[in-house]
Amino acid sequence: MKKTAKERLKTLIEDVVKDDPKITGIEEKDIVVLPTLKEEFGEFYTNIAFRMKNKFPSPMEAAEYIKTNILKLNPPCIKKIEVKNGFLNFFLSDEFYLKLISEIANGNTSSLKPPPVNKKFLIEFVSANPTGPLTIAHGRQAAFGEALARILKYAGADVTKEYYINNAGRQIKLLGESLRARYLQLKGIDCPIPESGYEGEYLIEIAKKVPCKDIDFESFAAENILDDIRADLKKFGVSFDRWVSELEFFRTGMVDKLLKHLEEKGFIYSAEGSKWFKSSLCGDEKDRVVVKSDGSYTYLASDIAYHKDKIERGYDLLVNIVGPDHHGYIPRLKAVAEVLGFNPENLNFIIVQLTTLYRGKEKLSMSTRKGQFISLKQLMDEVGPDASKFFFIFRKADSHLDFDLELAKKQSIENPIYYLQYAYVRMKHIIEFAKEKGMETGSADLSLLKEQEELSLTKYISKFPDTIEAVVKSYGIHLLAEYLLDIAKLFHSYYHKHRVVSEDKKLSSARLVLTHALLTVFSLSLNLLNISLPERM
RNA sequence: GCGCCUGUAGCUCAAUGGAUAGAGCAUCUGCCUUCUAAGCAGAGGGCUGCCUGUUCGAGUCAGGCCAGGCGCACCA
Repeated sequence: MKKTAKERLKTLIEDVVKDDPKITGIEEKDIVVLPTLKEEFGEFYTNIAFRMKNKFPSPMEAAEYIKTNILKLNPPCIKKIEVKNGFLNFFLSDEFYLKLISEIANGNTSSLKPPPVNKKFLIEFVSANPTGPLTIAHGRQAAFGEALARILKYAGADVTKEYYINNAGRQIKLLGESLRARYLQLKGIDCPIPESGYEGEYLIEIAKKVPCKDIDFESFAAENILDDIRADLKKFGVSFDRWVSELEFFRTGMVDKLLKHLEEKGFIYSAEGSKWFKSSLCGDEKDRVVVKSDGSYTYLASDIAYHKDKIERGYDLLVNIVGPDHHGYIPRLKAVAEVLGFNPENLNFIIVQLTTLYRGKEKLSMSTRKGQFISLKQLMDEVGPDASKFFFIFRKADSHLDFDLELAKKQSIENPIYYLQYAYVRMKHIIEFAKEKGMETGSADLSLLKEQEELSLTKYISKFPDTIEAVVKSYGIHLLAEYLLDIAKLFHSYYHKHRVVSEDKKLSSARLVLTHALLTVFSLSLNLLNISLPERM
C-alpha cells in the first residue's frame, strides 16, 4: 500500500527524532501531522516542537532544529518547511502534486487510499420494528449507516451490514391484535383496536390482503410490513448483508440457554417474581428485567442472545447506530458486552439525532399516534432519494437536523445537492466537449498548471485520503460531504476564471488532466456517500 | 429529580486540544458574444449561552450554572 503524503511526513519526523540524544520523551503518538486549514501554512503541519519544550529554550528553537535535520535528509516530496509560531509547516513539492494528478487522471487511484483499516466491523442499523412504515428518523440512520459502511470498506475494513428484526414480543402481539381488529372491521364486525395498539391506516391495507380468519395475524402483519420496509430501503439505495430475526433466537433455544448460563454465573437473579440482569455491576444505574413476572421475555433477553451471536462471529468492532430514544439502553448493552467477555469500548454506539421537517418556514409537527407523520417513502416521493440522503448526512449525526422540504426541492445554489451535481456535470461536459474537439491528454505537460486555482484544486485532491481517515476516526461522514462542497466551490470558481478547453492545445491538455482527476475524486466521493449523479442537468 | 444530545454570524451549520473561529443562505454591490448564469467575484456581519479551572495553547477537555430537544417501563 502506498503511503499518503501525511504518512511520509510522519515517517520523516520519526526518523529525525528517533535516535537524536537531544530529543527525548517523544513517543510515536506524540508525532502528529495534520492537514492545515489555510494555504499560508502549507499543506501539513506538526506541533511536535511544543512537546519538546523542556529540551529547548523555546518551541521556536526546537522547531528550527527539527527543520534543519529534516532538510538534511533532502526529502523529494518537500518543497519547503517554514517555522511559524512554533509550528512546522510543510509545503509539498510541485513534482509530488503533478505526479499525483497525472496518476489519478490515468486511472491509478492508489494515492487516494487512506492508511488501511485492517479491522472487522459489524454495523447494525435501522433495525426498525416491523410494526409500521419506516420514518424519516430511520431514513437518516439508514443513510448514515450505508455511507459509513461504504467509507470503512473503502478504507480497507471488512464490513458487515446487519438489520435486526424485532419480530417477537409485546409490540408484535399488539400489532397482530390490531390487524385482526382491522380484518374483522372490514368484515363488518365491530372490533376495536386494542389499547395502545396500532391505528395507522397501513394496517387496513394489509387487512384487505388477509385470506381468512385463521391465519397467524402477528406474522402476517410483520411479514407484510417488513416487505414494505425492504422495498423502501431498496429504493433508498440501502442494502444489508444480513437480516437477523429475533424470533430465531427464541426458536433455537439460544435465549433460554444463555439466560441459564448467565444465571449460573451469577449475572442473573430472581426477585419480585421476575428475573433480573445485573447490569449495575458494569456501569448501568440499575439492574434490568429479562424475564417478566408473567414469564415472558423483555427485549433485553433476546438482545443479549443477539450480541452473544455477534461476538461469537468474531468482529473487532461492533457499531450500533440508534436513535436518541435508545440512549438509555446503551449502558445495559455495554454491561452485556462486558459480561460476555467483549471489551465494551469496542461496542460503539452512534446516536443519530432526530430530524425536524420544515416546509419553508412552517415546522411540520409529527405525531405517529395521530397518523400525522411523514414516512421515508413519502419523503423520497417528494424530494427524491439523493436529496434526502444528502441532507441526512451533511450534518453531524449527533446534531439535530432541520430539513426543509422546499429547499431540498429547489434547483438553485441554495440547495447544496444541486450545487454538487452541477459541478459534476460541468466536469463531465468539459471532458466531452474536449473529446469532440479532438483534444488529447496523453502527453500533457502538467507544469503548465500554474494558476493559483489549479494549485489549490490539486492540493485539495491530495487531501482526499486525509478526509477519509478523519471520517474513519470520528465516524463523521459529514466531513466528506463538506470536503466535496469545498472542491465544488473551488471548481466553479476556476471554471469562471479560466477556460479549460481553449486554442492553446498544450495548456488545454494539462487542464483536462486536472479535470479528469477532479472528476475521479468527485465520482468516488459521491459513490461513498451513496449519492448518484445525473449525466446531464 | 436523573441521564444523553445541542447551544458558534440575522438563519442553517463546520472547525481531529493549535495559528487571525470558517462555509452556505439571507442582505448590499458588480459580472452572461465564451466549456451550461442551476454559476462567479466582492462587502458587511462574532464576548463560540454564562462562570471557574486544566494547558505553552480551549469553541473543543473538567467542574458548576442557564436555555432547548430527547429519554428515564416487567415497551422496543
